[in-house]
Amino acid sequence: MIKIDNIELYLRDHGISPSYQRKRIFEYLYTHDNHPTVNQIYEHLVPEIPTLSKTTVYNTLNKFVDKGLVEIITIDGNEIRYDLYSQKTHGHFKCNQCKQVYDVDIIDDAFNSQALDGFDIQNKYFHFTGICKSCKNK
Amino acid sequence: MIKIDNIELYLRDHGISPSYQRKRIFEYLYTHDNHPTVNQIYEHLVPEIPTLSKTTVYNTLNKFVDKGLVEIITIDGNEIRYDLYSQKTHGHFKCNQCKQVYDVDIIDDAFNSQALDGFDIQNKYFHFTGICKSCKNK
DNA sequence: TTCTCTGCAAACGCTTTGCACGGAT
DNA sequence: ATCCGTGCAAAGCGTTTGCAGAGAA
Repeated sequence: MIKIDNIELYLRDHGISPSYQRKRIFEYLYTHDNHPTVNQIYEHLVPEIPTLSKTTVYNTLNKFVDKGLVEIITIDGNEIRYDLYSQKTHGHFKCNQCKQVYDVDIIDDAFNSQALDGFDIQNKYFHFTGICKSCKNK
Repeated sequence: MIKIDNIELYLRDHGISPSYQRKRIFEYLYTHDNHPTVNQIYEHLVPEIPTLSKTTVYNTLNKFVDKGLVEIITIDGNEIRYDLYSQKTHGHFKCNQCKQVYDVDIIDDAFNSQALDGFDIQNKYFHFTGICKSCKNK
């Protein structure tokens, strides 16, 4: 997990001019680890930024992805979620009950499958579904 | 990889009445290991079944998924692909160049991450992207 | 001024739904 | 006669595009 002191500077350093909307959207991603959908971000911010449009959320997230700040996660089909980019290989667990998405540490070495000899691997995605600890204990 | 002698019987055994379209769609999945999209199946079959509609391809695949014969793969967002259900844990590699999807053997044990202690895992998905061996050697 | 960002409205593409016809039982 | 599968047409939904106005540089 990256630590960022100043979002404005951080965006600027990555070639993104830090408009109010962009800062707030980035801040949302930085302060939540829920791997949100566009809609979740939009619904969270609209009460405070009534003029916000989903177009802006889409535009902003696409820009973040372009600049490598954010990556797209697709666990189920159809549902696109966003996550701050992390150097560290990790996976995601989605609870079928509460729908929440958790980060999962992955021991990267475990995956040098001989089946992939000769392939250039650029990205690895590990997704799990099931019932999370807190739903199970209810 | 399952071996099926008689598709008609196989479908019937799984509670699916074996119409001509359903047999042909299943046959496509069985004889190709390309993890096709709806469109790929449709385009392949339309020349031989000119009256075929995409609705039927969708309906049929959804039925196959319901009955557990087929599973959905989503590597990239937006793009839904279909794969014959296999008991064996495996992953998928998608080549960013030729767009083909390959099966990857996975050593299942390697993934009992302690980070998932207390979680009930129902499904595991392993996805890789990059450049495949044959594109690399061109 | 010029360039960029926002956000409305419309377009787009994939998937699902409604429905009527035809075939199977 | 009833039930089920097909496939056209339309609806639905998430995402992208076109564009004009506002704001920043």
